Amino acid sequence: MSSEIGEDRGVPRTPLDRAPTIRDVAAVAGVSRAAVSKVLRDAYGVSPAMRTRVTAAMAELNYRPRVAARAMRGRTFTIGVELPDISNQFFTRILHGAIDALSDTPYQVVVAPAEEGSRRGLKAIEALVDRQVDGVIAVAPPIGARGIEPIAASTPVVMFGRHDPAESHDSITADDLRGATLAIDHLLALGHERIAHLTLLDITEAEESPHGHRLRTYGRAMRARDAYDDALILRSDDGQDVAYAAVRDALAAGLDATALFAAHDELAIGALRAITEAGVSLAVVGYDDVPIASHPALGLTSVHQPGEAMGARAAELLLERIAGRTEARHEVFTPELRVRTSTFPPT
Amino acid sequence: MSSEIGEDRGVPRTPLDRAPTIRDVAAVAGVSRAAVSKVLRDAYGVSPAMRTRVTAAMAELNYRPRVAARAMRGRTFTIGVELPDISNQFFTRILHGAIDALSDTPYQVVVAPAEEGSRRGLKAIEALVDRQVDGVIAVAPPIGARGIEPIAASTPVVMFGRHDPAESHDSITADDLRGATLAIDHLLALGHERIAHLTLLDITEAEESPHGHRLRTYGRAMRARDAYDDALILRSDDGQDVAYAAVRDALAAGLDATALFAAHDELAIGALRAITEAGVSLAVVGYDDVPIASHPALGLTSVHQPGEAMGARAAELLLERIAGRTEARHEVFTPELRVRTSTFPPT
DNA sequence: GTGAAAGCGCTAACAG
DNA sequence: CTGTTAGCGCTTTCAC
Repeated sequence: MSSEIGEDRGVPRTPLDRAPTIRDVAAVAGVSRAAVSKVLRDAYGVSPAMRTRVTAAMAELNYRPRVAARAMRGRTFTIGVELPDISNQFFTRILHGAIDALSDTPYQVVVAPAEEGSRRGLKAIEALVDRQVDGVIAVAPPIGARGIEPIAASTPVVMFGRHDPAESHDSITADDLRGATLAIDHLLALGHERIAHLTLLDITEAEESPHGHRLRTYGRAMRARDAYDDALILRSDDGQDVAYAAVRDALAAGLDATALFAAHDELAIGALRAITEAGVSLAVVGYDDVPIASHPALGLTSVHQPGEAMGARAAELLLERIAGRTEARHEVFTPELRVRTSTFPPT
Repeated sequence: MSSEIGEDRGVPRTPLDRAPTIRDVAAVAGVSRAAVSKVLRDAYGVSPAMRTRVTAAMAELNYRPRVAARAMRGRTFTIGVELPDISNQFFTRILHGAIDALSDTPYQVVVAPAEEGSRRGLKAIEALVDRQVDGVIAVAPPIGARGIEPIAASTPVVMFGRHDPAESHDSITADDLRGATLAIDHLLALGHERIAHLTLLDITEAEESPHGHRLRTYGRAMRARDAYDDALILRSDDGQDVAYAAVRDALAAGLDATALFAAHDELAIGALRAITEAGVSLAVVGYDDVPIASHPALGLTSVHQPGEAMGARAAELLLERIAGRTEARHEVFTPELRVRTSTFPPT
């Protein structure tokens, strides 16, 4: 194989017409490919002098290692984050937390947005794994701990939000039973008796997901007061616009409630739109405390979750796993009620 | 090299302890590796019978091609999207458009969030290129057409939002001069004379960026009326919270204006927070028309940009480039004013 | 310390 | 139509 590199080791003859490889760097620096690889990986056995020459050669050629080639043998230095809904500001907070935690490491974060459909998120997670990410942060995919097992067997995974017990992977959750209790108790304390709940489609009380726990808490609280009524449970897909439509229709159908506990803030904000338009009085409490919730124009009471801290911790757990830890860790954060009343005072 | 595959071609002896490769599929199906590769790539020269057997073998083994290995020779079937601010709902609209446009193709979208710093976005774009994405959608990175050139030379790039003339890559923009004119004329028509402008740090009128064009339009309009005043130009970093702080401080310092043209809706919403808190009367117009802008609680007048359509078109242009097109294309979309007045009527 | 060489899983050119 | 084979750029023994 002939090389474009000049015979005089240490000096390239012509500028390369292709991306430089480790071989070109080696030629320019006048060392072996293995030596370059060692400098690249900060491996044992490189003299300071060699390191300097190699580094200079890399800079001169503007060399960048090809991740695909590294992936064939080792790491990709990539952490994949699967997000169920990038429009939801709570999820972007998690992402920011993870990015911050990884900013001083060689790891790069890439995001795979979940597709629509029942096994939502699975395709995105698989796409990440196919691309050989070194670790995955999976944010509350409907496939639970069981569904992630085959993947976690070969790639470190941190499950975000799912409460399923898990052996194969770590998890980060906030206490959703507690958070939902805070929300409902707040409404009860204000004197509301008929409280509706707006949750997602297909959520069941049995489910070990954030929304499953919130719905279960709601169900228990209502039954405990003999106030449970199927008609008070509203459902919509994710997204402000569909939540709006669901509540608008419920209102038009004569929803008999004085308060609404929305399973997350996007739903709550959509609900507020319908409520404002209909001109009815319905106290709303949301969940997540997204940034806009505290805006004076909305004044949405919400259950705060420390998204950034949770995302950062997820990243840390992943790094530990990549470094070799094998026992599963499960960390639980504590939600807090943030009471606001400016625009839509709960009665 | 000994194989875990049984001697009887067509039947695997033991379950594999590693991820199956094309070789395992070939063994199970009783064909050559090349044949499997052909089925995989939908290449010419496969009999239906063979295709069936190979497909069955893939399903049986739960085979998934390794993208890194494919990347060494061909494509990764990955489109990388660099986003300057994932919390900004306008950017997520672009992303959704691109995802929709690619949903019926074998391409997977991954997002690289831009980091902080002056050459914001460059690192994310480079990370994408290092990972061998087949194409990049770069959303308004501060490095302009010039800065992206070395990258576009080897990877198809669609620049989003930048108005720089470009040979090396395609671009998608909306007419920001027109959009800004719509916003300012609206305010002028309402009788406002002292109009402030809230833009980002470091933006100049000369810049061929969305915010450069908006600032330039503002400057021209004000100068044309002899109403230009440096003190009316407010600046903040991206983000509702910092925009809030900037406007709060300006108000405290006695900002002498009756209206504010914010360079994008996130800034506008942050500004509204400060304005509401301060209890002053300041008409606000935003830009982008993010979903929350039309919420009755906000009623923010804004300049609409068709984000989904623009994102979808960006993806299409990229596919064309990947398919071989070489001439650069530049498409310009038209913004529209959306007037709203519910909560913060512009006087 | 350094260098030679094998091989990761796939594609594509080529020979049967 | 099917099979053989040569790499892609990198990491990682294993000699020197």
